Amino acid sequence: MVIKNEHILDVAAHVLARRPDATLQTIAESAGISRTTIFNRYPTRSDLIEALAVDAVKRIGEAMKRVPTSADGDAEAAVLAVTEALMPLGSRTIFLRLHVDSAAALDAHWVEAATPLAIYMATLQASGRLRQDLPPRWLVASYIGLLFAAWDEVEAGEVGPAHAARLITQTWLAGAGYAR
Amino acid sequence: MVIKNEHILDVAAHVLARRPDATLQTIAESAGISRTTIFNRYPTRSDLIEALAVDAVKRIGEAMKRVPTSADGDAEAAVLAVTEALMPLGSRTIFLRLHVDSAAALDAHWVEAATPLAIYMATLQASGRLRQDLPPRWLVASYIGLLFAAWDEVEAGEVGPAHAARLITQTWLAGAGYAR
DNA sequence: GGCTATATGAACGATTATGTTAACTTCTGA
DNA sequence: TCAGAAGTTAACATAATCGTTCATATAGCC
Repeated sequence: MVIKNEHILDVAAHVLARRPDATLQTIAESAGISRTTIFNRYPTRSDLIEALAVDAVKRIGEAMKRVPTSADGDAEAAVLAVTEALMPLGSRTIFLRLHVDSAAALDAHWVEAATPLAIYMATLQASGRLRQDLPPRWLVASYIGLLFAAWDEVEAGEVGPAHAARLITQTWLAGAGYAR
Repeated sequence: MVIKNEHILDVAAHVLARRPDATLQTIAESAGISRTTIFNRYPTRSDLIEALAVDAVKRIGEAMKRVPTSADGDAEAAVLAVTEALMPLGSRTIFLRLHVDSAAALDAHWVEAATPLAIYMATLQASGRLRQDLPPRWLVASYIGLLFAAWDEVEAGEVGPAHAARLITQTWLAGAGYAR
């Protein structure tokens, strides 16, 4: 039986998302494989985590590339497009939140993952489609905060991905306050 | 030299917030005390984490109690009041995010901590001061998401607590979209 | 069928953190 | 000053995980 690295990464991301200190034994069992098989692919635990991070960053980059960066058009369509592109990446990205800072090397990956988003936000704000009085850094941070919140809700089975994307978009753009 | 439990908890929360798997040795060193002193107060590592969680929940409960729960008044004042009350608790609460689910027992504390907030939100929504079309669960989740994002920014020294509270309030209530 | 790559299982050493214990020192307060 | 409480150092036992090795089994492929 040939086991795909893809499968290992998938299970590992899922397990580590809820339990950052999960044993390789636990991960192997969850994947239905043996511990030594993991070591064959990823010589050390760090290598596995590193591979996960690199993969997550790659996926985010690809997803962002698929989003049309139109210079005009309304903000809602733009943000919804980004969100719908990022929404499916939750299960592969959530683990990063728990591992950032536990290894200095992951910090760099985290920043790298957030960069395309920061650029996109800057574009939106520069073209007047976002409030001018919020610091760019907060635009990114608040969006990511909502993104993680939504990913958590999806993981918990509380909402579907499509609905979650709309929730993020509405909340982030128009807020939770009563329509004015 | 008499060492206060308060001091231990303070340092532990701070260290564990950035490094959930930090050694008791590391925590002790950060607190400028010896490892055995920690064991004298908290027989096991779990006991320390548990004490931190209980303490955090207590503080959140107390903070929420201090917020006037007026049945009327505008939403912005209400949300700002809650946020200003919760803002200082970041350094004592951030660690929870990283430990939730790593021990099932902490899950309960987490839910307990979020309960007063959920009640408050429900009140605001019921009195028509929040959008009616967002699920109550998402109101809480999105707010907490922004809260953590702001706590992170404050910890990183990017903004002061007062400014962070305003950022959360504005973003959560009115969104980042251009004023309509 | 037989060859080859791949997965498994079991065993092992090394490392690391936890938790315990005891002897020693320092601070405090009567 | 003296007694006891509190903290420190050091050493030790225990347990868990990591990472390695190797013999065995098995799945895929010609």
